[in-house]
Amino acid sequence: MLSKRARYAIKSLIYLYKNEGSSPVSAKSISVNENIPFKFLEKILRELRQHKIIKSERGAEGGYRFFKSPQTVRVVDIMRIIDGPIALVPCVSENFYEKCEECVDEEICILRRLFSELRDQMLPVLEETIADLSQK
Amino acid sequence: MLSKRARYAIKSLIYLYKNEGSSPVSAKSISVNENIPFKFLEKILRELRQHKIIKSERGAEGGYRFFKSPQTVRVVDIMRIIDGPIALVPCVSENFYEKCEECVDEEICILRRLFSELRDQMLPVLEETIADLSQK
DNA sequence: ATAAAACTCTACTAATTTGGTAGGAATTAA
DNA sequence: TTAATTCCTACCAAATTAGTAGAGTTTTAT
Repeated sequence: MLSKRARYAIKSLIYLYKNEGSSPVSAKSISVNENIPFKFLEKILRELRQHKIIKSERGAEGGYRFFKSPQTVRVVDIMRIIDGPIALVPCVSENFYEKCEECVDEEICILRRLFSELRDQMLPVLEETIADLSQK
Repeated sequence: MLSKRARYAIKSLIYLYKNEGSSPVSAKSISVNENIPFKFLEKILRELRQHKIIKSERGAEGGYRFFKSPQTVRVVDIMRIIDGPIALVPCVSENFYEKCEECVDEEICILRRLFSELRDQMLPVLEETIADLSQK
């Protein structure tokens, strides 16, 4: 399952996409309209900012905007930032690879083929961008 | 990510498939050969037995056998038993459906389409059986 | 009979992750 | 200067995960 943090992050970005205009979008308005606990949201937005997905403007009338274009930010990017690997076993993860500790022989580990096939099926779906997602 | 319990469960079943013969396979031998903590494994095997995936024979020379044929036990079945839903959001789960609490309007929840598409891509891969998986 | 090898069951525990909350400092527009 | 806003650190509670402990039950071989 996705964590709530990841769900909140994706929803926030969709909201941002739909509401970004001449002025940036405040955390408060995201919180209220998307029903996300304010303080929790702040932390999520910070993480997205630190990963250069969004940028912030401080002070009154401040808020958030996209840093990268929403046409290039993919759902998979957000999931990796917030929840970590997409793959279900670490030894087939592209971005978070780790040897499976208890695997006797990784070369012939029988789970690798299945779960790398699974990852290959998942990725294209998750490569949808925030912009595309918001419009459908 | 898969939980260790689920990884252990799948590996145990593959081991069982490869070693089941005239005599059943003991938890001890699975534990030693697959490098799984013995007492932890016992609990996992119990769950698989309670869900009629395997059956047990008690006493000396006892152990485990398949209850259902390994040609019919799918990876997805084990994952659901041990880890729960396959879908990444509860509102698109077939077997563990739940309304997403914070969703303002489920009908138009923008995440549903994406994650139900994802689930549809994942399922066929995970429908591979223990028998098939063991042979490739 | 009895000892050994196995499964069965309940209960507990430790570590990690998740989902937050609290409070204040810094910044900016009006 | 004040109100609105982000920024940052620290903390906390609940849930989940990954085990461990130990006593009990069943069966086989001797």
